[in-house]
Amino acid sequence: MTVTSTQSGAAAEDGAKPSNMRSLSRAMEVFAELQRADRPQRLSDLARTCGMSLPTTLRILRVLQDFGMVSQIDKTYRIGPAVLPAARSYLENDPLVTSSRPVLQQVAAQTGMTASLYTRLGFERILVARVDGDAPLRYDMPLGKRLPLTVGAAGKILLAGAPDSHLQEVAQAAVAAGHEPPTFSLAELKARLPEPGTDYAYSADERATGVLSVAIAINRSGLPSESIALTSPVEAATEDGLKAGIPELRRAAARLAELLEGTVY
Amino acid sequence: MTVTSTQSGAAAEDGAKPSNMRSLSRAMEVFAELQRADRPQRLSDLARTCGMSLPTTLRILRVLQDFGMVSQIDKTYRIGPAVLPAARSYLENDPLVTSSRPVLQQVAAQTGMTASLYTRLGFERILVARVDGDAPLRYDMPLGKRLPLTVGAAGKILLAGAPDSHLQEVAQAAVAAGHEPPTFSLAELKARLPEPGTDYAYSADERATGVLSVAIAINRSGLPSESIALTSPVEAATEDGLKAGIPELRRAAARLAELLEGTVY
DNA sequence: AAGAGACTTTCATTCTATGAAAGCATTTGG
DNA sequence: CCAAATGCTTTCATAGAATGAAAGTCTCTT
Repeated sequence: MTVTSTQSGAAAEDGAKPSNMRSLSRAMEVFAELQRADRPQRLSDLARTCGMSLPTTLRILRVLQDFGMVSQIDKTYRIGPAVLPAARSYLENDPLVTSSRPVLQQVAAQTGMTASLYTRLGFERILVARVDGDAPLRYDMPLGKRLPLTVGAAGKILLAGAPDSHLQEVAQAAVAAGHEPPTFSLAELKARLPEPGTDYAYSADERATGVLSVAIAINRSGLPSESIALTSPVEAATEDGLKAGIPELRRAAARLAELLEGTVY
Repeated sequence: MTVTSTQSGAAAEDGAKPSNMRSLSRAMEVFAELQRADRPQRLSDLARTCGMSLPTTLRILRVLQDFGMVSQIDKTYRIGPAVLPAARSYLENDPLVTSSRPVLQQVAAQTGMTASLYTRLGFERILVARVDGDAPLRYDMPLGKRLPLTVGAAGKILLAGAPDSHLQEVAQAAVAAGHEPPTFSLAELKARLPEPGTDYAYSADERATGVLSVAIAINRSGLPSESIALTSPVEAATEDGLKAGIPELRRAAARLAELLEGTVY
């Protein structure tokens, strides 16, 4: 089985290659921008931010609106209701999500901790599935939350073994997205990543204070783009206690990889 | 405040007018088709179903994939993980969703029944928010579910007062989407709609057996595109009991309309 | 192993997407 | 209340993007 990722421009574009389907790419930029700015946007804002002319932006918005991907109130645009059925379709049909449910359930039951599945998207990761453990996490993190790759066990493990050039990009993107302070450097990132030869990542108080976490990547062909994590509030676990779950986590990752591999389409 | 809906082609297109942004529109068609067929689709399937050439379809898929809207495993395509952050953005920022929460909560508390908010999308409606009542509904219906306009109180009330020509389209779309039997006619639809002058719709065993429901439309300028419903399983309510909640429902609709009207952007 | 089917690339042509500029509308400031 | 400014929308000529035929490549089937 091969998971193809074209991986060219999910994040902020630089302008290197004049890629295909310009109007469609631009429409997706507008759509992404509407999410990034989590408040209604005016036409002129979007045109400026996305670097395109007013008429073009307007035309794009109109089409997206026709399909419910964007909704308009007065002069402001925002994400529209059509994304809900789409998300439902994803959650119900993607083998990553459906296959992970029982696996996460089992590892959560075995360890008593919260088990989460993340998938990489551009230079971020998003929470795709979660099964709560005995000790609830203080913060709520609904499905679909965008999180940095640079912070937190589940993010860092996805970067293990990546070449410096790529880490550099990731570091810059994390700054651009506001996940890291403006001075964040490649060296700082590498200092946090797991040692070479280590197949898990650990984090304490990294992304959220009072939260410990270990993560393992799902091994598909090529660079990993999914990871599963065990998470616990500090008051319910120690570093050692959490790391004791790593063998289970490892098994869960292997089981999930196997499930995905065996899926027939 | 004005809610603009361009309302041209959210559903299957006929081919009347040579609308703008062809490539973008076609991309949205592909995206919609991937949701409709809730199973992985091959390139050739999509090309055939959407009526476009293989190269074009492939190019569209590649761009959508770059942005995570589509994911590919082997030779099959499906909705991708990027829809999750988008859905989150919608649920957290759309005033319809955020304003409705307290309103639904109140009406659910007052009546003891499940309160739901639907919005119209093309020729269907989708569940956008729900607060459960005392008697849980037997079926689970997650957010984002696509439901027909022709069946169920919350659907029918959105069609009250619509001209026959529009009802005709709706009836045909319901058949095309598999919501209604192939013989479903305009006359059958009109027989179920609320009498002129009635501001609520009632349904019993219509969309789901064992479920009673009343609904009221949210009154924004122009034709309504949202409705709120009270729903209960038969064993927990009678028709009269449910209809006793109509005044509360009416008040809730008015309050929500007011909240939406007052939103400043 | 050979053939059939499906996917991908190339390329010349068409027509779509584009932005400048003008025309409206709406908001702001006097 | 009017004037000026700002923001939105439409029009239109042009560039170049999007398109599908056809050839090329890969993959699965028999």
